[in-house]
Amino acid sequence: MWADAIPGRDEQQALKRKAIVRAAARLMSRRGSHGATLDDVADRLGVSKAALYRYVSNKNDLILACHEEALAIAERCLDHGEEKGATGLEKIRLGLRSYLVEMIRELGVPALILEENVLQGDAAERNYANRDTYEQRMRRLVAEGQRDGSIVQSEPKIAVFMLLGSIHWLAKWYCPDGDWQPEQVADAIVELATRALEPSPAERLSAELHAGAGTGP
Amino acid sequence: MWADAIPGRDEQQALKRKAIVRAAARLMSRRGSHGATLDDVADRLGVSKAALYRYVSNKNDLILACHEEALAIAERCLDHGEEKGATGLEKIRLGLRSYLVEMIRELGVPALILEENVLQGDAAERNYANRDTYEQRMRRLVAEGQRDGSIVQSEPKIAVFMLLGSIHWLAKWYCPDGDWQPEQVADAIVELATRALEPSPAERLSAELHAGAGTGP
DNA sequence: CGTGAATGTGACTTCATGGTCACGTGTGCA
DNA sequence: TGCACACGTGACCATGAAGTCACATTCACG
Repeated sequence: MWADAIPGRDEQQALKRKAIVRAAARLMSRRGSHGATLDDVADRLGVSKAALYRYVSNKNDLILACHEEALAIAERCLDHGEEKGATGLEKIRLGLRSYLVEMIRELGVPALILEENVLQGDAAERNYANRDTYEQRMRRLVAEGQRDGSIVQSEPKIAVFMLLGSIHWLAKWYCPDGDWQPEQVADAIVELATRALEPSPAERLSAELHAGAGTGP
Repeated sequence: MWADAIPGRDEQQALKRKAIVRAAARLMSRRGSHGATLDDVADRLGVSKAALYRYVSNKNDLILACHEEALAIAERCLDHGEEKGATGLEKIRLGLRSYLVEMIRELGVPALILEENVLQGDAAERNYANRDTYEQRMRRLVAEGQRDGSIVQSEPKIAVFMLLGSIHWLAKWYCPDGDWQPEQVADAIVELATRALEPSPAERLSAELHAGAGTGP
């Protein structure tokens, strides 16, 4: 019937939960996890707080869902970067750029990431695990870039922290209602931050020599 | 009691208030402004919560004081940078490096900065004003570096946001009990982040030409 | 000593907010 | 038609934390 154009009951549930998570993420981005109350989230969706509990077991669960949504976006964008980019540096650039744009579009601004310490119990550990796998993936990309000569030699951990810091700090200053467009600002930030990873000509030369000069012209 | 912060008699009040601010800053750095309760702060100092109210009018006031302390450190470190550094880039490097070191030493880790949105009323505006003057000072240094050729041409606002993001993100991952020493990690982060501002040899050359080549050998 | 100001305390109030529950309503299905 | 179930609601409870207050204690000083 209806050629499956009408979402089923359980699909509706999933959609509603997603709407809750999105609304919550937006609010928390602005006011922080503590500052955004469940009443706020409910109001934003035009329902009562009690209704939320049909789709979310508690606030911790909701916050965790927000973080997982954000990290899912990040991973998806890294997929894109790894697919399209040639060098380690390019993959990182593409991945971070689309991450920022998507983040601004979908969740307002990625301020959730700024305060993950509010999670308690299992949720906290699960979230740390998620974040760690993402960071490790980033580090592997840095190492790849160091091998292919697109990234300067340095401690990958530090490099990744530096990049993520530059990116997420956006939450502190970017105003979605301002003049700057998401793509524009994402470009500018990512371009500048990843400049830090670019090897100088001299460094690139020595890297090529060290690699056997097999890739030179 | 009072964690051994009681020399003079008349200055006692000021010192005690300072001790409160420091303790609060440390706790808030770890657990966030909301997560750190006044009871926690009092416990840490070995007094009761009620005693705090002799030196602090309310929690907002306390949070504001923490931010002002942090910004005061930042300004002081920029003074140092401006005094010792020759170029715009050097001033920024020195300023940020000592800021990070001092911050880790004094206030644990500068996580307060991550959540200034919790301030309410006058305190919020005053804090934003403080922060703005600091950021403007940083921007002026970037512009100076662009004039003297030590910093690549780019939007100073973006550059400053990128730097501050890299720096403050430290709060997310640096563990004071870990292996890395404050100076070591401050050096690494600042060195890498400011690399992004360095002009490439070609850019430097064109900058010198544009400036009339008056400073070349 | 004696006195008043300063300081610290425990016990209290107040309030915001997370979380629960019994109930009314609409909807799909036999 | 009527049943069962999902859904949403307003009213409610529990709790943690901010903030207050009367009182005890200590200290400077005449």
